[in-house]
Amino acid sequence: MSSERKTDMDKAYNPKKVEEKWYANWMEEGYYKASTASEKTPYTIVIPPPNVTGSLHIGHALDYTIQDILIRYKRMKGFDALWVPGTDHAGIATQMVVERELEKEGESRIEMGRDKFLSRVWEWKEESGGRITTQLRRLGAMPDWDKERFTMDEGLSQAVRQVFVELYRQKLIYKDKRLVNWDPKLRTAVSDLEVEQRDMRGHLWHFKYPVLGSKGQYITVATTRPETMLGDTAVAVHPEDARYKHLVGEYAVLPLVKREIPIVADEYSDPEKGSGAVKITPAHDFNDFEVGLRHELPIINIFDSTAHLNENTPEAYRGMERFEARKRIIEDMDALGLLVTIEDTDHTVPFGDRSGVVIEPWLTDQWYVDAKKLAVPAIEAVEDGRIKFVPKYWENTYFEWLRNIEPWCISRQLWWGHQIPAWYGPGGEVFVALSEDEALKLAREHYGEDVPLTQDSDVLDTWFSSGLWPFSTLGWPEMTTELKKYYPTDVLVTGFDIIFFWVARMIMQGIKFMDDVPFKDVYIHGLIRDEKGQKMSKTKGNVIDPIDVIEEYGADALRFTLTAQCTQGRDIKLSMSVIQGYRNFINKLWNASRFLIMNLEGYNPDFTPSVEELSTYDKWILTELNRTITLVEESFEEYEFDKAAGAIYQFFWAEYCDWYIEAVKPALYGDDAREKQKTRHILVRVLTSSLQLLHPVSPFVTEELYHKLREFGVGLKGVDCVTTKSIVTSSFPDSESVPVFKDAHKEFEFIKAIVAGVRNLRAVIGLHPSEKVSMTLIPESSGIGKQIESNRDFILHSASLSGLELRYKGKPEKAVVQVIPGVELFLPVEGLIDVEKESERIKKEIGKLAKDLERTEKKLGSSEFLERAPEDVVQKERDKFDELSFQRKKMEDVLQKLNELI
RNA sequence: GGGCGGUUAGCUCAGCGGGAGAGCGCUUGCCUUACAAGCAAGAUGUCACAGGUUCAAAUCCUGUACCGCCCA
Repeated sequence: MSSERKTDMDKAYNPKKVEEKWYANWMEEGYYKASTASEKTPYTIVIPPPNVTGSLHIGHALDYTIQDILIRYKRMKGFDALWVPGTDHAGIATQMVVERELEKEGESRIEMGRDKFLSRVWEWKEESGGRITTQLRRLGAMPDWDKERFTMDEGLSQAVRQVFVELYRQKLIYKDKRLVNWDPKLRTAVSDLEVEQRDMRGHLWHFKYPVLGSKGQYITVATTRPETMLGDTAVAVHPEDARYKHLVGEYAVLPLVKREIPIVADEYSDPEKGSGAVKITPAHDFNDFEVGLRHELPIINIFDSTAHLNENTPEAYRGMERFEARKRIIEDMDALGLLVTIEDTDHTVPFGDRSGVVIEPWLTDQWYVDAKKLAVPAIEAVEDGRIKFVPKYWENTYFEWLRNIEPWCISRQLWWGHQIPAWYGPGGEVFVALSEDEALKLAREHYGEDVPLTQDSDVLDTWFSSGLWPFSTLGWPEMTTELKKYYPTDVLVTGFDIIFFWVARMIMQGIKFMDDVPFKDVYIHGLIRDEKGQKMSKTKGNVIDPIDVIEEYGADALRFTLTAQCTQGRDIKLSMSVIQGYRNFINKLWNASRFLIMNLEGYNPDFTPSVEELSTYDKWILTELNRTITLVEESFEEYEFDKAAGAIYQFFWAEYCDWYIEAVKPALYGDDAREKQKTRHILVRVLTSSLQLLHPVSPFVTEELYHKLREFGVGLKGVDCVTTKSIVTSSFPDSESVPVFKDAHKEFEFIKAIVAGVRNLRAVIGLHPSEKVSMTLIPESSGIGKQIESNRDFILHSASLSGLELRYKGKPEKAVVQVIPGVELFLPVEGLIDVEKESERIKKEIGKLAKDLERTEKKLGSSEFLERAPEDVVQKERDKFDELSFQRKKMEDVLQKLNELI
């Protein structure tokens, strides 16, 4: 039986063997569930819904790991922890994916028609849309799968319609004809946020436009977009510009088109730039549009929806693509002698972030949200602290954007999405309603008879629906028990890149429709970059695929790495070697547990040692555990994930493994049964607490190890104080229940220093690790001697000594010496000492001591320091002085002795 | 142009008023029966620069340089 158990554990941790098993078990047991029936305090997170077309990338892995940590931690702390999962329908992206599929089959969306196309998209969604949520399981993320939502669910669609109608009735949504960012590849409007401004090297073409009725007189304009001249309806000059003053009010004749266009004075024109005169194309430039409005200029659209020149341009150019047209126009202007010069220039060019093509400002009818009005309470919520950003400085970004917010264009010329609940009657009369029936009713009232209606063919921006996510997922517009219990949610965890897109909009909509903020904290984490600090991208080939990492190192190692690297306000530079390092930590955990299990035969779970039985190092490790629990807890609460991971790592490896387990080995191998029992108790207690501390970060290995321990009767209590079957439902370690022993802690730190000192001396003389020698120690006082005496066995074992002599007088000859505060260590040397080498080493140590001592002396010599510095600081400095002086004096004695030998 | 962040060991980063730290890497020695994915010992820094505040500055303030991001 016992040999079976021992061989049960592999020499190295193998994540593949356990991850799938435990995830399935958790699902079966339903640990992921939150419940409105629970009396526990709710703790809620809604997932930032990933794109339904997406697959898990490393950024998701970070985002979801953090949320999973918080949820698992809070569950262990006794909260009714709810994490709502789901995906969004990603209008453009999804439509593109399906259209590409159709293309391969030689079909097209247009030929299929809307209904057929949409059922095809749904088909695709059912088949392939679940990929990312499957991958989430691989990561160990455990949201409440029973509550999974999709932005196109019936319920969420109802929420979208409700919000649209409500905002429309309050005149916060309206239809308007304005210039929009038009994507000529996707043939839809996109919002400002979906446009990427890229700095480009380009040209300024200087064109001469003849002035009407003045032979040979020209006005020169400069432009970066020559093709738009076909839509020019004015030339603008600065009102103060002396060069052009006389031309204001005159007309220019637009070359190639022969249109007569006015020369107007407008401050928009910058006399310093180009020629000082600008061509005005109100239909294809946002600034020109404004100028056009001021001067009541005609707006001539020259592009069709694919940015080819339309019927409003001279026949020679019609049907041309915009960049081809640019070339032709430059040639033609040159041929006419109207091209003055070409200047190099830096400018920014708008690109569609999805299509990658140049965005065309285009005049269309679109639906807008009056974001300015909704922004006001959203700004207040952060100003007055109802919502807190972590790190705080992101609030500036949030304020900056909301205070300068533009109307939000929400209509998209797509088929996949929430079709706008607006119907048009004869004469274009619009009826906005929750359903077609309702719209028909409104129409009947308006017309006095039944009329046929046509629904607006556009759909809403995907962010419009994800803006409702924190309450639509909980059942709104129904006032469900979920909604009542879990709204507002506790924290939103996301990257800074969607503060505008999403965070701000959720806050606006949440306050508007729930009359309360959607979440209390917004935790913004950094971006994951490659090891050189570059953004990961497929084209660069520097992508780290989390699934690959999980395959190779396990989900726990990946999660621990992301957690340990997750410092506030900084991007994460990730490399495989770092992941490997943390994989080693997981393995260390495995092996320490393996060691324990190998020595657990006969463990009595009901045994509890008395305080009197505890050794110095028992007390020391408990004290450290207490400190670590507090630190981990505080770190999780403050979203300082790197600190939590670091505290666990340090405690487990450098304290529990390196010192405590080593200290305890003689007892385990000895034959004092009660001593063994006591040791096993502390070993188990500290190990299980460590597993629990780590569980939110690395759920699989900790669960696996807990179950291994359970075979020996080890049991953890749940929040209900009943022994749990799973670490998932165990109660997070409570620092209050772990005693602190200050004196014992200090004592053991001193003993550790002795051991380190001895090991150092062994290395100095190149003693083989297996070679045991006897040593002499000279303590400063008998009190210190007593401390050493009571830890004799530990020192002998840890420093591989065969004997330990304590002396108060007379120093051994022929020995190498080390001085630590309170004690001198003498390691005898067989044969001759290399005097020169040894005195070099001593001199170096004295040098270090002298440097520290000098600084301390200087401080203590300053009356200002003594007067103004707090008492404890002064005292600390005095203690330091004594300590350093002692060490230096002893080392100097040693040096003098050495010199006498020469 | 406006705003934000960064600059600490070879690399990645903690520390943010009182003795310069960790992980990885490096050097040396060890297959010591939990772990070589390990153990032990070690080396390594004008804390970007210049001023200032303070008894005391990597840490606070001001400015400069460089890197990165966001907005226009």
